[in-house]
Amino acid sequence: MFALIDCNSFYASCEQAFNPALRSRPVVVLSNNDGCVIARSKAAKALGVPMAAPYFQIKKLCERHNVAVCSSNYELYGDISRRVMSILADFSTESEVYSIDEMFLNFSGFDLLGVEAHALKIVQTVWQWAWIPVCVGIGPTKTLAKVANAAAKKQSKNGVFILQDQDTIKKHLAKTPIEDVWGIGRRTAEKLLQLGVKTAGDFTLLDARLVRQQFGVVYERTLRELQGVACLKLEDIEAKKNICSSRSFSRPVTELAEMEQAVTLYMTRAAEKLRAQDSYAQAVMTFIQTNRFKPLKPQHYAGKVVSLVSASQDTCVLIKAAIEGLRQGFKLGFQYQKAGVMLLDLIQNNERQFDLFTPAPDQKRETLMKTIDNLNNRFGRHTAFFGSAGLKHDWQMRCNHLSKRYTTQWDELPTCH
DNA sequence: TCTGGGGTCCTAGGACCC
DNA sequence: TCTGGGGTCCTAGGACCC
Repeated sequence: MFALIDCNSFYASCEQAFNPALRSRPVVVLSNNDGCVIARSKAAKALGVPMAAPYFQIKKLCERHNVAVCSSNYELYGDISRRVMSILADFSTESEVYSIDEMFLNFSGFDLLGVEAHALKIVQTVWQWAWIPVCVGIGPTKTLAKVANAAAKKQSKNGVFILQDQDTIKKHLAKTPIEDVWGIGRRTAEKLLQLGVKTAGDFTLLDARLVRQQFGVVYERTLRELQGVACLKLEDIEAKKNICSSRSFSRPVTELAEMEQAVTLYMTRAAEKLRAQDSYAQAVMTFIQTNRFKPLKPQHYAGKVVSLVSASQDTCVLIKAAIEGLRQGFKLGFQYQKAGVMLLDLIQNNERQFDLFTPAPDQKRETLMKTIDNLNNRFGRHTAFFGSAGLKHDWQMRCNHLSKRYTTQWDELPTCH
């Protein structure tokens, strides 16, 4: 058996956990640059605020109903996530962090009563220790645990839903729309609909060979998982194969000098992530684009890859390469709306190759990077930074409704009176 | 005025090897 | 009429996830 634990309206719940005044109000959290809605508390959903709606389209609705609007505060959400995950991991010998707000647990070896009691204990403990509401879905496969979790959110009173015996599973899948199944996206749902498959139950009646032939092996696995045959196991966290950092600007940017500052900042962040998983990049891509929502303005997209002579995790080397790529792609006369960098072809330390002509790794540089990371971890991001990032960033993304980083910054700790 | 930011896996097809 | 049988590596594009 597998359990999937999913935090309810995670970002909105994080905001409510630290700000009691928000608990009695509907809450929405906006994407970076205060662009779209990416999380809604239960009350905000009930008001009809749609997921992914651009904020400017629902601003009036929010004002009318006294909805609390929050900018994304990923430093807070990331830290709360780590706390929740560490609580959850203690409820099984085997776990998988699936996303910032979801964890799979191995739940084998319980009888039905034991399963339910254990799941209830999870809901209660996370609420008591982290002030985050969660739901638990349980099933014989990961895909069925996902289905069960959705049911826990929708129809259970205590936050737990168990899909165990064949009969219950069959009845429940017959009520589950096919597009709600994990792994079935919009495109595939449309194709399935043409075959007359409307529900997960219909899907389980299809022939596995036909599904493999027409849709591919991924969907055959989904089929078998729904039929109760576990094809997916819990996964370990592996090093990322690509690392990306990108942001939209708060206003159009036309000057190369400002773009260079942005690219420096983004690469600084990407390089931190790279070193945090102790990888090395062999190539760097820089991309820039104009505002695709303004088709009447001149449009330009450029993504330039620069290969490195030898794999590196040195921010200076990576920034240089990123700026080189930027200069290749940048054109005067366009209003750029977004820029980003990607670290590509990542390898681990023991996979690095050296040759006679490239300089040996520089111990001093490695120590310097470690020191910078330590400083920034301890005293807050951007304590030590690179000169090419510049000092004034009025193009930086909007975040007009930002809450405090209550758990990760000394000067933003909550105070009690 | 205003529209996010990350990732993964699989497949098909081309180019090449013996 | 008719032209083998086995591989690998790489890339682009599609589809999906949160």
